Amino acid sequence: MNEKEISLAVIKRLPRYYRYLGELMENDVVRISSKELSERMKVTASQIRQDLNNFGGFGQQGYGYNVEYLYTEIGKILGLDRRYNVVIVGAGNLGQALANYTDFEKRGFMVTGLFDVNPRLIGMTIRGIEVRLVDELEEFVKSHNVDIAALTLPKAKAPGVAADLVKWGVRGIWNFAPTDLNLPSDIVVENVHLAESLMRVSYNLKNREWEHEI
Amino acid sequence: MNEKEISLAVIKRLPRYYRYLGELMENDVVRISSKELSERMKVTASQIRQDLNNFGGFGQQGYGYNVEYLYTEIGKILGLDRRYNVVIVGAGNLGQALANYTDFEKRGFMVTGLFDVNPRLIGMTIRGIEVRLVDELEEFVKSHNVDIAALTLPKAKAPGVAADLVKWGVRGIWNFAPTDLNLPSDIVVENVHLAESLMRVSYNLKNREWEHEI
DNA sequence: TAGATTGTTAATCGATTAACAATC
DNA sequence: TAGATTGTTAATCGATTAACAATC
Repeated sequence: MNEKEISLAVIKRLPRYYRYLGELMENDVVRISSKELSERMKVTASQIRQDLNNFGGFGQQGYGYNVEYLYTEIGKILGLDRRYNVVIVGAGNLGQALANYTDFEKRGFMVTGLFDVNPRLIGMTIRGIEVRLVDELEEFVKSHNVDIAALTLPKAKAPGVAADLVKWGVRGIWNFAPTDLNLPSDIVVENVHLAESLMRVSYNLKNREWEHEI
Repeated sequence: MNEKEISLAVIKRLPRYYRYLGELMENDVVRISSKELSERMKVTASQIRQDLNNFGGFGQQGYGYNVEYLYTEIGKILGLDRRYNVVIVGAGNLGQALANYTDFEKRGFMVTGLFDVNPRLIGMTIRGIEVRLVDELEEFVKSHNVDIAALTLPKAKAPGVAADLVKWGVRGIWNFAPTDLNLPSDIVVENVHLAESLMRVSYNLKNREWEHEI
């Protein structure tokens, strides 16, 4: 079951393929060639074919790719053919925003718990999900088969909570706190560092002008 | 002024260096060698030295790097030595979350305007910033020297609003809508595609187990 | 001065692109 | 069948790592 290792670069591109194929489906496009997809996505056709062939031959010579089939297959590769129970730890603005984002449920990510340290928020509900005190997190995680925890809490608390969650059985951490979590290598950590993203904007604003001159 | 082109990989690492140096400063660490920093950050010392030397020689043989000096210099490289006016278009949960995030102001990103199409939100204030109707966006952008616009609105509206903003003079777009914006190459677009980030979690949850066996 | 560590060149590794034979 | 386009190998390009002379 462990063929060649798939590179991170490839994995990062898969969700974007998936998105484009979904849009093609919405527009009732039945087939597409790597060349046409490459033009829409502004990547090379070669890269698309190489990327897909890491996982199998999904196309047909002389025809191209069936959009719906490829969409489904990439969905399976991404693990979107099942459901995930997600808890959100930190029910501030960002935690609430994530809880309200219905697009995640469409992809199988079900928010089942919302936790906060602030007693004032307790009892409040977001899309039917009650905010619970973080004291109840252990009990909840152990009894609800939680796959993924989104950490939308202050930086100082993130590493401790993450370690606890892992101890209680959570294997995926979606970390929004501006810090690195040092967890065992079998735990999946995906960081969303918004401040760093914003710094890339300022860097590029400073350096974009002269790119004209090249 | 246009020396060698800096690779995207390097640029993406700069904010992380900046964060680690900031933490070292908080802990009153005065100097650090590339070797020690590499151990903390889990990258190679060679990469740190290569990355930094794209911008100049910030260290000293036999000594290492002065933490505060390097922090300041990387800050300058990232364009953090000035202020940026930011507007947020879309005052839903995510837009509100960004408006509330005080860390951005510490780095010089000042949220000066918050806009929405929903008349119910108008008049509401977040950290002193009043939510305005999106109809006022053109007038506001043209008169307030807006550097960056965060787009936290539905996918369908994002490309149109982005094109308008660019027309009105905004040069940096921080896009949270799950779509690609095709804008002129002198415009800085930084995408934060949360759904894609979450899909990488599910991909890795599916594929992480057997990495033990390697 | 001797020791430490940078700045930088050279070697290696990996990812992207190009090319084309296979085949639908 | 002829044309189109994949799957895949080979060539190129770029990024990372290793090595070491320069030098503080």
